Amino acid sequence: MEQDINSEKLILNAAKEVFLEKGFDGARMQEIADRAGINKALLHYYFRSKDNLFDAIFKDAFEQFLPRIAGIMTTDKPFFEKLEFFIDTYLNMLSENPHLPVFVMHEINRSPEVLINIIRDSGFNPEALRSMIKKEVKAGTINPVDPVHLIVNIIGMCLFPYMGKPILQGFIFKNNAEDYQKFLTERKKEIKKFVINSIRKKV
Amino acid sequence: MEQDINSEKLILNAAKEVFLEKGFDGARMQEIADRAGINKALLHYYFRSKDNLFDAIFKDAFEQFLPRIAGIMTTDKPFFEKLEFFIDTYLNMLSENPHLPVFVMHEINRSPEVLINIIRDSGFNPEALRSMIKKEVKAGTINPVDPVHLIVNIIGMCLFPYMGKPILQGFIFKNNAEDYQKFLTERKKEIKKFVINSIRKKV
DNA sequence: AGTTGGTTTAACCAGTTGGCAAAATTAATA
DNA sequence: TATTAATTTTGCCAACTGGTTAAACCAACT
Repeated sequence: MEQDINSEKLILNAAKEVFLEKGFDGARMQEIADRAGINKALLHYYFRSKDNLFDAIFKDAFEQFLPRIAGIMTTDKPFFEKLEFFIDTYLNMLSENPHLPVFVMHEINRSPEVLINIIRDSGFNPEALRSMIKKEVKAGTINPVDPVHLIVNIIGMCLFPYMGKPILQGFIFKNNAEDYQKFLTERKKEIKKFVINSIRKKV
Repeated sequence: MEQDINSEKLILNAAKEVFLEKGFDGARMQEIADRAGINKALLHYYFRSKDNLFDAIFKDAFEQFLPRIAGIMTTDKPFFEKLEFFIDTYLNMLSENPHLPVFVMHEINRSPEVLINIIRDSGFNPEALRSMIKKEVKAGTINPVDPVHLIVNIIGMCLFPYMGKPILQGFIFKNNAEDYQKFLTERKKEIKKFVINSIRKKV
């Protein structure tokens, strides 16, 4: 069986839930303890302070937030396949963690210096993406574009549907949750179509 | 002269600053009072509670956050001009209120029901945008696109550069504030180019 | 059974924070 | 000037919250 659930993991799971929902300032140690089904003092036994616990969650969340590009870059698949894989992967991650973007950006905004230090060595290398796109421009696969702008365009189009869920669902879809969900599933092909239409070189 | 600064306005200005920076949970009534240069009790004299004060700020912020489309729609300018004007206007607003998007989305996320009620009648009509885009598709000006996806694409590309400032400045631009600023100014033409490239009908 | 070490809990504390009541000050009106 | 009303401040409090301490519990080993 070994259903010997370990307390540290219980705490981390509950803490991630609460912090992502409420943010650091809105989160309560008591609520984290309750959701983990343990005593509040145990939080301080495993993690010394609220800040410590938060840092663990934030570091983890931020690494999840950064696009995982290493795996895609190394393959020798054609560029547009890489692009589609990138969009698929990122949207899947967001579907599983819809609160992630707002959480990361709100917290990093609250105290940039401190949090930037926590994530300094997150092993994200934008230079690789940059040079890949430049190569494709040179090869004539795609129109000349600034790589950074292209990346920001794509990320922006992926993030907003999730970050703006209450706004979109409430204003555009008249509180119809199904319509919103359908919209999310359409997103994959829509973003791909939109991007490829924009950058693919016409003959 | 009439520099008879009225206290209510002083409070509202300070409150907007603090709430946008720290969010509801992170904001302190004392700090708002300090920034307004008045006594804390005066906050409760003009606005009964922290919630009341926040609601006033949030309602205002949300209306600012929604794209102002009424003025654009009524003109008889060609579609692409309207589009460019829309992007210019929205990016200008964001330059003046860079904290707005994260603030609105974090707070609306914290308690959707309550805040949705506050902004119920904000006079934003997505249907007008929708039908305008449909008309252009029918007229053959642009490729067939789902209007909602197009709008979400554009808004997403506008928002992310501002919401992700610390991330972009820290990771992409190696903490070079000038490079980030230059990037922001480039955004206008880059978004326009990207969108128009994607949807303009080729002959 | 007794001992030892790690784990969990109950009880409590000190600092903070939103909010209030009453006094004090200023402005307006008679 | 006297009086009334509006605005501002001082001083305070009750509730909440992160954190601590000491006791209780529990498994493993002797």
